[in-house]
Amino acid sequence: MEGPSIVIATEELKPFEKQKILSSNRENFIGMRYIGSRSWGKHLLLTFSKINLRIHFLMFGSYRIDNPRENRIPKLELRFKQGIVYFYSCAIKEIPDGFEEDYDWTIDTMSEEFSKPRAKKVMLSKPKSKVCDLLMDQTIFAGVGNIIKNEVLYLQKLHPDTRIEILTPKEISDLIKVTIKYCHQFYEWKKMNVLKRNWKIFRKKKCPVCLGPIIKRPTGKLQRISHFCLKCQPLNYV
DNA sequence: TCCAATGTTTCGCC
DNA sequence: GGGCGAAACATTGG
Repeated sequence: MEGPSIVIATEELKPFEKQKILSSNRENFIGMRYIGSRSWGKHLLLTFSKINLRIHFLMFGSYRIDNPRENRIPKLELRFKQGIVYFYSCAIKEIPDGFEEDYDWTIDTMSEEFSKPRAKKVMLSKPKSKVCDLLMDQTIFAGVGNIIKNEVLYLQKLHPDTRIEILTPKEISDLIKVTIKYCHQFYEWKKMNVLKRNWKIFRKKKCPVCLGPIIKRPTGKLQRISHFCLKCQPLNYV
């Protein structure tokens, strides 16, 4: 689950704010109140009256409200007066009061505080790194996942293996700008249930522009799968 | 039916 | 101590 989806989760949990937990599969939550949530990158940060949680959905995690998954045991289940929230296959960690101070909000791609100059500075300090790795770097672009990476590189006509050192400062600024814009676009599309139909390259077979084949292979240090069109995203150097 | 994959952390080795 | 790769974890849509 990528950053924009976590923002949507915080919104879907809004109706339960200030509500008391009537029952839970975790005894200690019973009787507590859910205070609210916020997101940082791919972290869903939940505040309760006596505890704070960080939920990370990793690759397979999900949450449901009111309609549980069949034959699945939730990692956490919270029943309120007007609904039940279920969290599946996620990493749940308790975090201390005042955790907000531990998070750098200028790194969170969905935050208004995101600092493009900071991202640029960090990228320029890693000239040998490849764009595919830096876009996925959660200490630069918290919340960007593999879908956003692929779509942004396609929009910018950048080959995933492009090294930072061959980009002009303007190209780096544009890459950052488009990444942040796409994160918000992803959020809008997901809310409207039209996200998948708007993918241009991710899990596609043909390039929507030149109709050429889309290459699908692991790239960079991270070796995460990249989808790209060699004709539209050429690698212009060795 | 099989298997890659919207991801991160930890561990051991050099 | 840093960097790296492997492994662990865990699920399901295509």
